Amino acid sequence: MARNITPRAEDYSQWYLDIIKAAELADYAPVRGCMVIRPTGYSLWESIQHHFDEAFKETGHVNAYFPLLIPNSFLEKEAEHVEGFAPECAVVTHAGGEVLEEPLVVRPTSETVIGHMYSKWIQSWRDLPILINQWANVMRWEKRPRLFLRTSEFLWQEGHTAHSSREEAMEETLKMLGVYARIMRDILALPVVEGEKTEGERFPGADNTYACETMMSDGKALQAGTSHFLGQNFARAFDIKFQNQNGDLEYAWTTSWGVSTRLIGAIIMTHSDDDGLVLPPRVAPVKAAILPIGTNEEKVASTLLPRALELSSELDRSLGGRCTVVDKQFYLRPGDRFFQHLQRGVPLRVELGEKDLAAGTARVVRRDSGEKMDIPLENLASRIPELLEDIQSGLFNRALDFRRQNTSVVSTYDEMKKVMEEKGGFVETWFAGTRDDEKKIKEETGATARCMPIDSPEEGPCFFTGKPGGRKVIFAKAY
RNA sequence: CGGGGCGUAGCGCAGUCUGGUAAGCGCGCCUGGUUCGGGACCAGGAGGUCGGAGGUUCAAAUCCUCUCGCCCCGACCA
Repeated sequence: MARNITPRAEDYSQWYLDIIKAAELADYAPVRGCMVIRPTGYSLWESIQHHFDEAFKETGHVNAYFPLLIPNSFLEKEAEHVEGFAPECAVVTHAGGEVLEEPLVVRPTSETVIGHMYSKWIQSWRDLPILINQWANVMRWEKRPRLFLRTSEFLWQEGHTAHSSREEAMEETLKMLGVYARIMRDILALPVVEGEKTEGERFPGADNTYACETMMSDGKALQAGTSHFLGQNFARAFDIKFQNQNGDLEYAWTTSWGVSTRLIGAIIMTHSDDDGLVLPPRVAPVKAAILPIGTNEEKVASTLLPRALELSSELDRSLGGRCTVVDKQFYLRPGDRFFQHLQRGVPLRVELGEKDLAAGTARVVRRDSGEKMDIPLENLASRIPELLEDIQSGLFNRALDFRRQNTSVVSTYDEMKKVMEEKGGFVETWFAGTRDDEKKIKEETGATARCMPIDSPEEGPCFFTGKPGGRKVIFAKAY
């Protein structure tokens, strides 16, 4: 039992913060709402970045970088956009010792600058599509920050594409939603629901927003990624026009999509336990920690350490990349070293002691189950990858089971209220209500419409209004 | 921004109501030793002027005013 972590059942949000602290993922910065991502946390982010970036490249996207500062007037060009973001914008009014003629907004997102640039770059249908992504920081001044889930500055990736037809842009929007869902499931072991957002939850300036919704281990929903179909809204605002094959001028169709460091929060709240962080092997920067254990310095130096280093590089080769570490903290007692890796969520711990070597085995311990096994040295290189895959699928299945067990299907508002009061989790139902209805539901139950699952196109009677033609909707309390 | 709580050593806290050698405890850290396969033990140390500013007083961590910040709950969000 970890003595530095509040049990999850006792205080969920304290548990979450304790995990972050114990795993040394992040720390509070001197400026409220900002966080320092510590090396352990940043390496996790790099791993996440790596998997997403690779997928973006595979789908033909290229990376670029647009500036942090945006002329205030840009924000104002799209009415809904400015309305949505103005309240949370940080604005630079002074620079170079003078008051600026036009205030500069620290980007809360980059549709506007990118739209401005696209209008310069796009003239012909031959220039389309433009498929650009950028990895960047953005700032949205938050009233209630929480590490990784909501910080005033956060790191993310924003894809911005422009297309010559509505169909192609819509296809792109859904394609990237699918890419997100795939990586979240396969790599981050997060069971996600792909869905369309209701009007009230839409991105400011978008015609339509899609999202990957995931359930945390307290039953609350977390929006883990969004993909927006922007229609021609930004094209009109920024004059992104192209000449089509008939010689006519048309506005382009644009999309944008993003995932952020919030994913780290999702991973923590989906997989971790009362002992600390638990990481799915495929996204874990360190997949196995190898610990030579012994007090006889000579023996450690002559046999244990070399064997550990050898195993480490062998595993790095077979697993691809530098993903194992050899723990050389001999000044710590074994228990302290165990706990360190445990709390950082390292999927496997491989203990290599004198007793093990004498027996020709290594003691391997799983982070997810705590199971210990003695594996013959010659089998390690093949067994460890298998174990990692087993942990990976186990974590996903456990999370999926949890979501299923905490998803209730209801057909009346009374039922829904009862579920939200007694059980929480996701509520699945038919809904044909208005924005005001959503508001009322939120006021009375605390739950919001998370999304309309895209794999449930059928319609049914609205649980709230009784009207026919309701779409399948998931309601839940959300982060 | 509204409601609630809190700022004393790196962390967690006691002391504040009833001003006056109480700046103290636990963990952590440093040194030495014994230990060493799930968070050790003994001994000896280093470290804070009590969030900040002003005020009351012979005297303030303790009382008053202002201020900054943090945490939790609500309205808003990747």
